[in-house]
Parts: sequence; structure tokens; C-alpha cells
Amino acid sequence: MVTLTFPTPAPAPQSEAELLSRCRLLAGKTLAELAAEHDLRVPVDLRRAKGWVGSFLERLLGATASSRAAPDFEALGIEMKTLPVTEQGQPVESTFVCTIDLLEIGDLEWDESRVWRKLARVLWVPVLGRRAVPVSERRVGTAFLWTPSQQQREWLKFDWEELAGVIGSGELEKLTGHLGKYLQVRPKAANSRARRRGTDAEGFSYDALPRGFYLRPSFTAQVLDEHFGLGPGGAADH
DNA sequence: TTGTGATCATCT
DNA sequence: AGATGATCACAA
Repeated sequence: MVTLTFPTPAPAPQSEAELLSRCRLLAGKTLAELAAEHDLRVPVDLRRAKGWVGSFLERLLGATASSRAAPDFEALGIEMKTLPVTEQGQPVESTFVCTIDLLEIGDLEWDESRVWRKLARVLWVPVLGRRAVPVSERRVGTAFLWTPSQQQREWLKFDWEELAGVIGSGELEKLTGHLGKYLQVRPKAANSRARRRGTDAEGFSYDALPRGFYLRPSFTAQVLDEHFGLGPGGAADH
């Protein structure tokens, strides 16, 4: 068998140092090179494999929480996010954070929110993500561990409270992707017919389109800039 | 069926 | 071009 989709999962890293050490082995390599090391094939395009890059790299690094609501590196309390970037190190896409429990979010505080828990400690893995570049030729960049700065926490908390407030007051249907400076709410579902229990303005539950929180590219661009110490236009991928 | 991994595809 | 809304695969 030489056409498996994913590699055998690596053992979980035992420390942050070990995790970062593994990341250094990936940096600068193309997805084709990494796939070849494990006798795998890279998808020709991502239309039917949208999460492939993230899942592939998670297994190479030894993430433990495959598709469970837990940190990717559970023992280390670290969430991993691949971040598609241009050759200049600019994010190509928004970053999905988590789904939203529409019935409960109005009763939560920021400090106990899934957004905060997920973003408190993140391993960012930049990967060339321009659509014009064939998936197999996309290079993995230099990964790094990140904890939000005080200001970033305040920005995220501000947006989260506004967005959670709209949902909590039953006005989900008025909420669009336009709201929120750095954090936004967008559909997160198999398709537009999917439904999840929500609450309307009168407090009655109804079947709503499932939503999730996403980080805007303007936020992740700042994360990259501050880590790599580059201004706009700098190269951060490898 | 739901959450995680995201990117696609269309509209402005 | 950039952003919003829609969509696809997999695992538990």
C-alpha cells in the first residue's frame, strides 16, 4: 500500500522542546517531500480534502486529540493550527477556532469560553497556501508557540463578548460575518441545510444553521509579524 | 450526529 | 482582491 492518505501517527511529544524539535524537521520541506518520507500521496487539490494539510502535519507531529474537543497535544495543553500563507508571509485564509453551542454561549464568561481555552496556547504552523501553488509544492514554514498578548486577549474578549451577546439575546439571524474586528462568526456546517438547536429572541428554541468562531487574517497577520519581527510584506514561510 | 481539520466559491 | 457564506472528509 503506497497510497494511504495519512501517515501512522507519531508518538506524542513529551515536552514543548520535543514538539518544536520535530517542527524544525518539517520546516523548509514541501508537502510532497514530507509525504514521500511516509510513502504517501499528496492530494492533487484540496477541494475534496480541505483539512488534509492540517491533519497530515498533526500526525507527523504526534497530536493526540484527533477530532475530539480537546487540545491537539493534550498532555502539553497545546492547540495546533496550520496557517496558509503567501510567500510574503501574509495569511491567505481566516482561521477556524471552534464551533458554537448556541444554547449555552449566552450564559458563559469569556474566561470559560471555548475560544479562550483554544487560543491560550497555540502552535502555529505556517504553510504556503496560495491556491496557484500546487499542493505538493507547498512548503512548510517555521512553526512557533504562541500565547496571546494582553492586548490581543482584550481584543478577542471584546469581540467575543459582543458576538456572544448577540447570540445570547436570540439575534443569531441578524449576525453576519461582518461583525467583530478580529473574531467573527460564520457558518460551520456540512452545508446550508444543516441545523443545530438555537434560541430566538423570545427564548424559544429553533433549528438554526450551525456557526463557528473564526480569526480574521488581520489578526493572524499580527501574530506572524510579531513573532518573526517583520513588517508587512516580510517573508515568514521559510 | 457532532466537532475538528479547514478551504472553496461566490459576491461585492 | 478581499471577505462572507457554503461546503467537504474523517473520527468518535
